Amino acid sequence: MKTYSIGEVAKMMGVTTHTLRFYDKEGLLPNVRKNSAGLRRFTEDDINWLLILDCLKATGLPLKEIRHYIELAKQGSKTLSERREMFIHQKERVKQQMEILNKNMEKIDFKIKYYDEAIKNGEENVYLKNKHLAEEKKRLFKVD
Amino acid sequence: MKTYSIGEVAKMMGVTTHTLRFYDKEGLLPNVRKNSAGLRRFTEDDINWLLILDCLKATGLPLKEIRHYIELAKQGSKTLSERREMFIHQKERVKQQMEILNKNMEKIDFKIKYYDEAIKNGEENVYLKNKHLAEEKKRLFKVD
DNA sequence: GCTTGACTTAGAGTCGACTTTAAGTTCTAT
DNA sequence: ATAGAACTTAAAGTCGACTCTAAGTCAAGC
Repeated sequence: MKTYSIGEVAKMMGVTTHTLRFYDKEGLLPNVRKNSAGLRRFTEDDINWLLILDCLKATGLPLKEIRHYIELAKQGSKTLSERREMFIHQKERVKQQMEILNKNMEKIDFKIKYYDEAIKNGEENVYLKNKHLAEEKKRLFKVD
Repeated sequence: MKTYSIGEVAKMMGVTTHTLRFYDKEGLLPNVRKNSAGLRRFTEDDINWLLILDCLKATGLPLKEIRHYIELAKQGSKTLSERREMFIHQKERVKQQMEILNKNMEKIDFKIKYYDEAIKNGEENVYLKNKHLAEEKKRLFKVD
């Protein structure tokens, strides 16, 4: 079976070899084997796992919860539903992140419109001249 | 004009008073005035700014770049287009974040389907039985 | 008048996720 | 055979964004 060196994998994943060794030390690379010379050899499965790890990290799961997930996986099929729950929960987190991102996008779009108007008028006092913007400001910038 | 104490604003914004003072110390609250007793009094405009600050933070702009934006704003209308550019750039960042989030959502959805199938079969060896999943795995988990 | 919460400066501590250093070993190409 | 890259380990250092402590003063509401 084809395997990859730590350097090759680092390049593939866009991280440094240091980071991969750090993950290994932290128990985040559960299956990576070492060859007779003590060098890590990564399989396709290891790389697949790194892609999941990346997904979990990118969606805000802390490394120690990722480690917990690994522990579950090691315990075999009796933890299948617990692992499923973890991904369901993560999906909810991602939905929330999307909502927040959409709201922030609206605010940023508003600010761009604001600056378009301000540049057109050569000054910042925009709300008196543009009632539409003033209304939008009210809608977007309020505290719950 | 109605003003708010640091404690009221902290509650509104869902942060601690420590954080607000930290922001002030770091030059991130440019207009907050203090009353005769030296207590901070936040205006509606200050709260509006905190909402923008929050938006910029949440979309990944570091505090020192936020400080830079404040510097620009202080320099008046000659920096209007530079400030507009900053928001245009931030909009691009947010678009990227959305793309990444969508891709990660697909991976998470895949994992949920994977676990649904594994639970149904009582074991993890799912790809032999479900060609559709095997195909989707190939599509979702590949390194560029 | 007492409790609660505000203020001040200055500095130390925390947390997560790396990142770098040091000192040594092994692989690959010429 | 030797240079230089890539590998090994353990441990210390960095960074951003808070978070808290200390030690003391001041003010508002009941």
